[in-house]
Amino acid sequence: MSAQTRTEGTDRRRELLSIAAELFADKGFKNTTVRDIADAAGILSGSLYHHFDSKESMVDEILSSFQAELFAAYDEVLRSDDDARTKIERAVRLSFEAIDRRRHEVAIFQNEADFLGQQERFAYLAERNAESRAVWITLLDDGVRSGALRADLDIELTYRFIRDTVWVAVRWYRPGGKLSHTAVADQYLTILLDGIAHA
Amino acid sequence: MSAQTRTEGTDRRRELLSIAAELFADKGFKNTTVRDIADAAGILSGSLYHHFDSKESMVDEILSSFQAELFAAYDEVLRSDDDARTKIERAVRLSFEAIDRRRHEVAIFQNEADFLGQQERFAYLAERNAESRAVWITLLDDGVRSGALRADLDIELTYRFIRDTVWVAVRWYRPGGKLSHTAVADQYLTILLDGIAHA
DNA sequence: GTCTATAACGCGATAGAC
DNA sequence: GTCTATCGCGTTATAGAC
Repeated sequence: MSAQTRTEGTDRRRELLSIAAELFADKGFKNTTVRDIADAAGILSGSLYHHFDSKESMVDEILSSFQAELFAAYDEVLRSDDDARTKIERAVRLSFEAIDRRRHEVAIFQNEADFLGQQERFAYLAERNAESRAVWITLLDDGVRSGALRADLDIELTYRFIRDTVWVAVRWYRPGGKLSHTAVADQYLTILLDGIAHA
Repeated sequence: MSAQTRTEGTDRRRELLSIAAELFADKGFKNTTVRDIADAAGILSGSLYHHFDSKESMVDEILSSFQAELFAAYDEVLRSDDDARTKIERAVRLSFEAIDRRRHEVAIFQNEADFLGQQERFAYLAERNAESRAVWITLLDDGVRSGALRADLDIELTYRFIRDTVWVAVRWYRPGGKLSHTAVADQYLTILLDGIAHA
């Protein structure tokens, strides 16, 4: 019975975090009140503090667990023995998959990371950012060296282009809509790799 | 003297709006207090209300004047008799020029339009958005019809790709940095038109 | 685990003196 | 055009009953 209680407590926690994540993503962190979260959960604001220290610790838990998951996926691509172009394709697809499956978390990270990152508590956001940049620069360098990518690319600018392009899609992509995340990834990779001009 | 007073009043207004715009862009509208703005201007918060009705009317004035300027530029491109590809290139360059010259305004629009647009007062933001989409869809349709662009493009998705790609650069572009806005536009157009893959 | 009640504080905005 | 002083409200968070 104590095991069940522990499990239900964890489930409730996750449920509350999921509700909070949706609100943070839609209205912004600062713009979402603890009363908003409590209302959406069908409880009163004071009751939230039985589960969490503060509103800040809620967004902290949301972001850090998402980041851990995302970077495990990056690591798997990096460690694989695919060729350079395939790795790039996989890394792009991985992003759209994250947008599909964790869109609230992606949106919160996109919208709030810069501001939250100024606080010491959220310093890991900037660290993960640097880590992600390192992954992409490696992939792009390998791509140019192997001849898969054009030699005249500005690698830093190309990295920013890809990073911005894939993640900003979280603003309009909706799971269950007309386009699957794999279809969007296909189109984006086509444009990214071969351009929109007539060959 | 009354003319000079009027002019100075206008200048002071513009100066205060410029200070507010920087703060809104950096910290977000909701996250910026009237005391922040007053502090940065070297006055007390109450004094701001001699110039403006409310914090909301400040961001309103910032966004509406920027939008008017931007869409005048779009109109000029549309009305020109350049060919389809040139018009697309000009529209892209125009965006990077706006990021260079009005980055705070662009950032505020990117970050806050969705949220502010829900209020009736800011309904024009959604209207301008629809207008901008119409411009781009026209340009892309013309591009495909004239053979300048690939025929297999998903026009709607391509529009979103371009829109997101050009505007999101406001997150990292800094005027006076290593890259001029024209150099960034050159690189982005190269990738957009011809892709990153080795030909 | 949730509710009642409230403390402590920061916020946008106002009124009137200078 | 700015300052002093303050109001009224919404917000995060706490303490203790149930």
